[in-house]
Amino acid sequence: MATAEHTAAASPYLHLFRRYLRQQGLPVTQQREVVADVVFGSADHLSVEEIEARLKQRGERIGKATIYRTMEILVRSGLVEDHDFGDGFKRYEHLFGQQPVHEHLVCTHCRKVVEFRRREIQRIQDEVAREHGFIPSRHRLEIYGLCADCQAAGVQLKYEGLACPAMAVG
Amino acid sequence: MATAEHTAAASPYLHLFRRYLRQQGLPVTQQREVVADVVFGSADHLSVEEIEARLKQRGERIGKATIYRTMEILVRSGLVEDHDFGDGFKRYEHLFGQQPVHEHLVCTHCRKVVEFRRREIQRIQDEVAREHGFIPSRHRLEIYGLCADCQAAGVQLKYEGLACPAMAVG
DNA sequence: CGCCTTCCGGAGAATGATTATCGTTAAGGC
DNA sequence: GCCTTAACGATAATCATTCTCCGGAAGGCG
Repeated sequence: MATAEHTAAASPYLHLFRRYLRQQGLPVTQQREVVADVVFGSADHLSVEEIEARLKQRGERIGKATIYRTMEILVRSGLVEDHDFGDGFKRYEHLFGQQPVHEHLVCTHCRKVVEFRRREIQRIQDEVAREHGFIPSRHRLEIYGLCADCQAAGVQLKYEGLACPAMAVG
Repeated sequence: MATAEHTAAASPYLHLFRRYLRQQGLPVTQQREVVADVVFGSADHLSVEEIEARLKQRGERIGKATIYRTMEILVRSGLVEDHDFGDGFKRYEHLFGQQPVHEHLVCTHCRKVVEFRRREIQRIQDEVAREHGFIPSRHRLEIYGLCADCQAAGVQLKYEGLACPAMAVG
């Protein structure tokens, strides 16, 4: 049952990656295709660790270094975006199937990530950049909080800082 | 000549940190005070490396581990915020002297950081969180681009990705 | 068809930021 | 001042990520 699943599961977007590789004069190798296919085939925000695990599930044994190298190319191609949600490692997501520009809502307890879109953010990016003489290239908005599931499970947000430090100094 | 310089440079906000330490039952040590004073005394977004360098300039020789431990406490206290602007390490800034809530504009070339405030961001945070059933705690908005100085210096933003990957898939 | 050059892939070492360990030493309460 | 406790500092450990090096596949060419 596990004959050549990586071809069976081929994402319809794989050809974009192949095009990019050729365009850049880079070899289209099997490893690069499989790694890209795993990323394209998931709606999650995957860590390298998780990508490696999914590759193993498919019976593919690809070195971590190759995964990192491929992710670098994927990000450069614009097909994939990397994120640091404060976990101590990066997460990757492809940019198909949802709004090309979107922001993230991260649960501070279970680390779940929800995407959302606010068109005004793009406008704010451009306005702020212009006001400061910057040429904007991209932005990153993350909202952290406690998700509904964690609330239902009784998790409490605890604030152990000063009551209102900013206020204290006028 | 280097008798007690750390007291000479004492920031007017240091007492807030002392208050926090006492409130938490943590000892108010000389090292913690000096580290906090360095951070409170700078308007920059300092890395641990830079904090260490400034301590050395003052003639203070404090171990990196202690700096990390103190930064952790400072962040927990709410007096300091940490950031990851994609440099591969964290940067810290105190929350005095400017808007308590503010966002960052980062130059992708020279890594300069400019702060700005948009009151609507706070509103968006609360609205989005409510829509998704989250209890919001904080957010993080970073806009990346090329600053005016780098533009004047002739630096070009180069995009080496696909022309419009998102468009290519509808 | 074999040779040569190039560069990928894989394994493991190296790096760099951050965190843990452990003996020594300073804080804070009495 | 004494005592308990926990911080400090140096160093080792950790963890994600990058580099190194070598065998090997891909493509050009006589």
